[in-house]
Amino acid sequence: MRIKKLNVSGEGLNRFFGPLEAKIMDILWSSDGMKIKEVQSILNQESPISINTVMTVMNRLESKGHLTKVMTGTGRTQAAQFSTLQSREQFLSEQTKAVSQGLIQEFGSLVVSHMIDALDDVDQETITKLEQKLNEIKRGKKNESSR
Amino acid sequence: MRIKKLNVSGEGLNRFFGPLEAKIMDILWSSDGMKIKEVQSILNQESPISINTVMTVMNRLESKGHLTKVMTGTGRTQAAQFSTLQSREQFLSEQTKAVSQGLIQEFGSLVVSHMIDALDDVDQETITKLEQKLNEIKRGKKNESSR
DNA sequence: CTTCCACACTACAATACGTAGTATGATGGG
DNA sequence: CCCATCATACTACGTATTGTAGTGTGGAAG
Repeated sequence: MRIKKLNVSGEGLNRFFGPLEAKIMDILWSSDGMKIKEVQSILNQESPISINTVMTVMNRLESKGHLTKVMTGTGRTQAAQFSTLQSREQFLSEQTKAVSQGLIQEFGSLVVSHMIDALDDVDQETITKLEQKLNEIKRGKKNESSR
Repeated sequence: MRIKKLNVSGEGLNRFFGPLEAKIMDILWSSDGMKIKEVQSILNQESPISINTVMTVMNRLESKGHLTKVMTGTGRTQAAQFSTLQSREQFLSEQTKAVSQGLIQEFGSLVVSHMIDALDDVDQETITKLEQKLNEIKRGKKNESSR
C-alpha cells in the first residue's frame, strides 16, 4: 500500500508512519506473524501502553493495507495473527520509489542536481550503476535523434 | 520555512501545501504583495469563497513563515499587504533539496537507483552535469585512497 | 456621528494519529 | 454445567492540520 504523506524530517520508518505505527511495523518486520498481546508486551517494556491502543493502531494498519489479520480460535482463545504484506525492503523500495520518481518527474533537473550534491556519500557500486545508466541514456538519445 | 509533510501524490505546490494554501501561494508568487481581498477576488472567480476563509489561510501561511504581512492604515482603510519570503524557485529548490537529500542520506543507493530509473526524462544539460559530477567524485575517491 | 470596511477572534467539520474505556462473546476451569 | 476470564469490537476523546465561515470591533470616511 502507498503512503500518502512523507514526514520530511523524522528518521527511518517515521518518515512513512506515525511514531507508534512505525514501532509496530518495525516489530512485525523483525518477527513477522504476531498477536496483539505479543506486540503490546514488547512495546510495554519501553513505556506503559494499553493493549487497546496497540489493537487500535494495528487494526488501522490493517485497514490501510500494511498488515493482514488472520483470526484463530473463538472466545477467550481468540488471537488475531497479524502479518506484514511486504518485507521492509519491499516497502521501503516502493515508497522511496514513489517519492523520488514523483519528484524527478515533476521537478526534473532541480531534483537531480540536489541528488548530485548528495552523491559524495554514495558507495562505489551505485556510482558505477549510475555511469552505466548514463551510457544507456546517451545511446538511447542517439537512437532517438537518428530515428 | 521548511515543510513538514510532503504529499506523495498531488502535483506541484500541492505536494507542499493544502490545496487552498497552494492556490494562494501560487497567486502571491505570480504577483507578489497583495491584499487579502485581491487574493479573494481571484479565487472567487473560480468558485465562491469567503474572504474570511482566505484571510484565515493567509494568516496561517504567515504564522508558518511562508508569507510576511505588513499592516497599512487603520479602521476601514486597514489593508494587510502579504508578500512571499522566498521566490517560488527558491522555495521549490529548498524543499526538494530537503526531501531528496534526506532520502539519499538515509536510504542511499536505494533512492539513487530509483532516481536513476527515472533519469530518462531528464534533459541533456542535467545529464552532462551529472557526468561531470561523477568524474569529480572519481577523482575525489582516487585522492582519498592515495591519501 | 453613524456607517461600513478590513481585520481579529472564534468555531466547526474532516482527516490522521495516539490513547484508552466499555461492551461482548465464547471457552476453559471449577 | 455455569460463570469468570481474556481477546476482540466498538466507542470516544485529545491534538494537529486544513478548509470553511460567522461574529465582534475599531476607526476613518462620509
